[in-house]
Amino acid sequence: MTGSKIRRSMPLFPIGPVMQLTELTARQIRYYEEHQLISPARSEGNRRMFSLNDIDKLLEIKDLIDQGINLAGIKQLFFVKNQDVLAADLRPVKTDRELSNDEIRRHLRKEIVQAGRFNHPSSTQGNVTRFFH
DNA sequence: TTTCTGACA
DNA sequence: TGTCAGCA
Repeated sequence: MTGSKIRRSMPLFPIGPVMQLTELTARQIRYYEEHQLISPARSEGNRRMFSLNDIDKLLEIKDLIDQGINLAGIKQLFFVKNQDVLAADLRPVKTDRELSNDEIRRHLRKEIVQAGRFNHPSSTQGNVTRFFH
């Protein structure tokens, strides 16, 4: 139903509760917004209002960060995910299947490994590859 | 009191 | 990322 989607994207609470729910700092949340990983609505005096969708997305980001994946990698994941959604919507009825999905994954892993090479805290490498198992 | 942007370490 | 300033 579209109703549920509307509710999930309804701006509900300010950054305070979101910080507690996600265990992320305001700094991090704002930083992720700068990088367009989330796009919370604004209200009143320019205050961010987060939807359940935003919360889920932030929790996803948090998991990825905990797994040692950097922002560049998370961006890639989100982009491909959106591409899949778009492809699904544009897919007429039952034409060819995911002829590019597999290819996208290969590029993705390659790019993320490269991104990981930039910041080498010396122990994140293993986590990065582990993500694709 | 809470959040916002910008900036420095 | 943390943290401080100066607003709204």
